[in-house]
Amino acid sequence: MSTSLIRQLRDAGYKITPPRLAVLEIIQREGEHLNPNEILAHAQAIHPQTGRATVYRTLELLTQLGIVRPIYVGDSGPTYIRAQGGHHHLVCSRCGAVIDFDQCVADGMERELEERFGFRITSHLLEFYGLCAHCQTLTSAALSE
Amino acid sequence: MSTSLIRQLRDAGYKITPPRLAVLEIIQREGEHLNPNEILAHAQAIHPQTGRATVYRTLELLTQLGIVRPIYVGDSGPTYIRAQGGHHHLVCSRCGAVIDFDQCVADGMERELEERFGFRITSHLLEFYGLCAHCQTLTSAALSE
DNA sequence: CGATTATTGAGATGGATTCTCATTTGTTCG
DNA sequence: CGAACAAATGAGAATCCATCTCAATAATCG
Ligand SMILES: [Mn+2]
Ligand SMILES: [Mn+2]
Ligand SMILES: [Zn+2]
Ligand SMILES: [Zn+2]
Repeated sequence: MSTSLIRQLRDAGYKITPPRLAVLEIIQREGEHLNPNEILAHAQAIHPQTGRATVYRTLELLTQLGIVRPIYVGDSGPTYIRAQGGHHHLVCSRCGAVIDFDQCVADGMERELEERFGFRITSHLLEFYGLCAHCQTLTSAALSE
Repeated sequence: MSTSLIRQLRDAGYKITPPRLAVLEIIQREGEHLNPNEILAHAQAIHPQTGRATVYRTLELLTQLGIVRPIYVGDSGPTYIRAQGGHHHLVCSRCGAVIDFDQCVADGMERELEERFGFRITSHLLEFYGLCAHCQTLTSAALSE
């Protein structure tokens, strides 16, 4: 379990507690797209007393520290991912299908944006919306009927 | 009020009703970042009987049709924007500040993604996360104390 | 170790979204 | 132009998720 994240927490003046360690651990190992409920369940596997409110509080804290961030795909509420590097989706607005892809040109923009707005950028999300191959056929069928 | 959107609704087999027209009208004219409550209020200015559930149903429908899409900024619930072209944010993970910016290289990727995945892309969202100028000073101050 | 605080967990509360169902309305077609 | 039909609506109930409250606990520091 990443010692540097723990140090980051401590250096920011926060206490190192079992629920926080559990959530951190889960984000590290499970990785992507877990919702607060799932995170709670996994956290309780590590530290059974973990309460729901604490998971929300921890996620908020880790978000503020730039360690995780929420991501919203479809209508199923927020989900959390590590806030580093890029995350890229192709989303079908009709059926909700989501495809992850990798190659991305957004990094090329970071330097300039940082200079222009004085930001320090650590991650990005790029999502394209449209119709997946399957839904295109449905839609054109409907039109030609 | 855009006749082509009305035609799009009708062609997809949906009825043209006052609440739907009202929501469409609002999205057209008010544009960006309205939440369901605000949309309800504006819709009722046009068609007073409009019910809350209908606004939610209409937003869902318009989302499926690729006319609008939800966008989540900060923790303040979903907000709706037109689903066309690009939308670009710089988000501070500490204080939540959001800056809109314009120039973007994502369009250049569309063609290739469409071919690779068989998608038909109509819009995109590009968000960079990090620390705004102000929060950078706070954080380094905390570290040096 | 004891003092000082931040943190926690349980449950209550609040707010937003969805559901239900009887009623109304748009559309189609004769 | 009326039916006739199915789709859509609105009011309120029900549900679900997130936040708040507060007394108890535990991390950190000297
Ligand atoms: Mn993903
Ligand atoms: Mn914006
Ligand atoms: Zn699809
Ligand atoms: Zn900031």
